[in-house]
Amino acid sequence: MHMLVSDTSIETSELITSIKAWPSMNTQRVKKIAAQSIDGERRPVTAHDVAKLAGVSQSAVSRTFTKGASVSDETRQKVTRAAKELGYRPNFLARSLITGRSKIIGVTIPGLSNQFYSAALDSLSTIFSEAGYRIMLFSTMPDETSDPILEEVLRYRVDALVLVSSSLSSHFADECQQIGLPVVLLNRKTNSKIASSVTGDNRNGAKAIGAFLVAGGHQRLAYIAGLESSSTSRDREKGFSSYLAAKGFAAPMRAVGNYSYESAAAATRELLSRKAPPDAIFCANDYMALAAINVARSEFNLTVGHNISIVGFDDTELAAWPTFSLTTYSQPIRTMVDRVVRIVIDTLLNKEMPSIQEVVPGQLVVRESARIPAIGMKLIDGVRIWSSV
Amino acid sequence: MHMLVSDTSIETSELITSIKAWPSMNTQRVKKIAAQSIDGERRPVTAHDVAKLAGVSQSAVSRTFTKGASVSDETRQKVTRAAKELGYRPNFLARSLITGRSKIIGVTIPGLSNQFYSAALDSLSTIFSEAGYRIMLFSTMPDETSDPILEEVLRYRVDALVLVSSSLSSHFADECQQIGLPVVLLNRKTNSKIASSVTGDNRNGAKAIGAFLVAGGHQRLAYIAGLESSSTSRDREKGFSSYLAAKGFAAPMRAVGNYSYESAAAATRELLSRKAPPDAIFCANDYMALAAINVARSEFNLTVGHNISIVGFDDTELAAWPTFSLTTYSQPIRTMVDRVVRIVIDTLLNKEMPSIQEVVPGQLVVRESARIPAIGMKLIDGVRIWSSV
DNA sequence: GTGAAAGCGCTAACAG
DNA sequence: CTGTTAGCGCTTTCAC
Repeated sequence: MHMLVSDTSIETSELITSIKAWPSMNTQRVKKIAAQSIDGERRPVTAHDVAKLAGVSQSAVSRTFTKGASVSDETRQKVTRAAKELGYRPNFLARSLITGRSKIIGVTIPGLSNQFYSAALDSLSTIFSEAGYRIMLFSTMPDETSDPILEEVLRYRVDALVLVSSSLSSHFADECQQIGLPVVLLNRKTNSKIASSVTGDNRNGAKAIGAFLVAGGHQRLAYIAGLESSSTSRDREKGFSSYLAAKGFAAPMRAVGNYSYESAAAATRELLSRKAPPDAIFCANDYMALAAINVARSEFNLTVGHNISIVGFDDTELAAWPTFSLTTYSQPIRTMVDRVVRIVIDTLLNKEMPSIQEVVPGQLVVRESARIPAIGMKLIDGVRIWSSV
Repeated sequence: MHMLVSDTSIETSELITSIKAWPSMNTQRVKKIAAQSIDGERRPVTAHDVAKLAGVSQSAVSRTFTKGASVSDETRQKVTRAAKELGYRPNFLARSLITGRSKIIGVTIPGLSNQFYSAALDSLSTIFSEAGYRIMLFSTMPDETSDPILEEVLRYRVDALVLVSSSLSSHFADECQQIGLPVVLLNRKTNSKIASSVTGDNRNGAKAIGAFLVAGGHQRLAYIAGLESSSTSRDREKGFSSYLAAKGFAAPMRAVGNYSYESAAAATRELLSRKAPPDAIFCANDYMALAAINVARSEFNLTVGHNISIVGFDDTELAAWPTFSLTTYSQPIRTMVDRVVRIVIDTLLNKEMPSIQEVVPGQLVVRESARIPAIGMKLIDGVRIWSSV
């Protein structure tokens, strides 16, 4: 199909000549390269091509692009020049085949509507990128075993797996351990001793919120839970309820918001329609708290912070918007992601590292969505914080 | 370093025996496999291993995992069984080395704070995933030539590049064309004939907003621009201004919000502080419109929709929240992403396809953040739409 | 410091 | 349909 024509361009004939002069070059390859110039079917430029142009061995080219390899300045010069001229880019996929490291991190996230997730992804991308890793994104369904997706991830030979707000089946955990793949959960815990995890301080945060609401004189407390299957929501509920119990309060009312806007809105509706509605609602995360605020205002004509107190968890960007001014316990996402990256890299360097469960403390950021107690307020770095005592 | 010891486990000895029986197996490999069982340094299982266990050739294994290859049911059975037993997963990276297709799509996004971006990414991930592609994420700085990042992307041999809300340097466009890499811009246009693009209907949307505000009886109009360098913001401004000019209105006031929250808030502040402040502000996107609403309410005590009209562009999830109830021209992100994916796949199948610039129409979704004209309202599928006769 | 050669795990002709 | 063979583009001993 491909034919060598006589009136090829100058560059082409030069190429062919130089190739013919190359002893180890087989005819098949020559044809290919000739064909390239004829029908425009461009073959990506390889280290071989660069080597040829630079008049060095292919390994010299490789060394030039491999940090920590020893090449003379002269060779490096020649190679670099040739590479630029040809527009050469090392093929990372080929590299990873031999090094056994893809420099790719698999990240799963259950959608991005919740700002906490998008902020997490943003940080993950940025910080991993600084460390020389790229992120391959996998969307999952919330509250669903993502094993089939994870199965996919592994085929790409990711160097590590970061699961944001989703749990790890024990089956899959074993699988990962077997192949020596580091797994880190972000914003969710695991009882498997295989994966590491980084979470906010769910127990103490929820406890602080309980104390804050009690100190504010609230009488009828409620909790809007996230996904029942989520360790995060359970921990927050536990922290909240156990504090209340310890202080002699009745168990809080309860509704389930599943971490979704609609579901949380419905939960709020239900709570506020009761004969004795709550005077304070603690939502398992900011996203649901914002839904609650929307519903309380638009459907129940309540003035949030006066007739009703609403508190969230996360301190996402939206919480600080004046329109919401949400009081919430913060999860310092940037710090948390820093920890995740650190754990991943450490594990990659030292395979024998035990898994660790890290808890990153936050603070109760006070704004105006909930009545403010008379005492306990502090101003730290310009943000209003509350703490008991 | 590795030594063959005599008391290896049963599995190990069996393995070694079977390997020795394998003629083309070199001793190096035998040592490696033996070593694996000794020091626990697990070598990922390969098609070779599966072939051995199944008693077939390695290509038979490959074929069973390559769709469209012909394998007898019997062979497939044997292979599948062996693969499962060993926990075999084909190495996509190795595959792409030979097929020349990585099944990876590079996606760049300028941060995820703006919900439009996160929604776009979400859709991209979902829809590409359904088509068998994975997304590699690259965060970029807004309004910055992302060439260095793109340089990185190419090293991973992505099959295509999707740039969300960022422009393509002509230098890089050439580069991409040379290597035959499809590039699609989402939410931004390009004058280069190399890349394709999918955008909302910026001109007509902005025009409709102009008409809507005029019909609502507004007198002093203002525009808050996005990044000056963005085609999107320029097109919207042009549509807006030219409509006003055609109707004999003065040119709208103008401030720059750079698509960022803080910057848009500052722009709003500036506009509303003027001696003759605007009675209607059209913001180049929803994110800035929300900033404007926050500022108008909290700092100027205005009742949005009464004292002041604020209109956005995108119709993101937040726009529909009762607290904002933002009137905005919609960009059907799902449809837009569908188009992007379609273009990418078509181009991948047919390299000679010309680049195309697609415009996806939206509609003016009317809520309560702007005064509503006496005529022109329609109810379509439960949403309130406005259009000039 | 440098080139030759082996091979990472896989697919794709090619004979049978 | 099946096994054999030849690489995909790269890194890494190993001699020199």
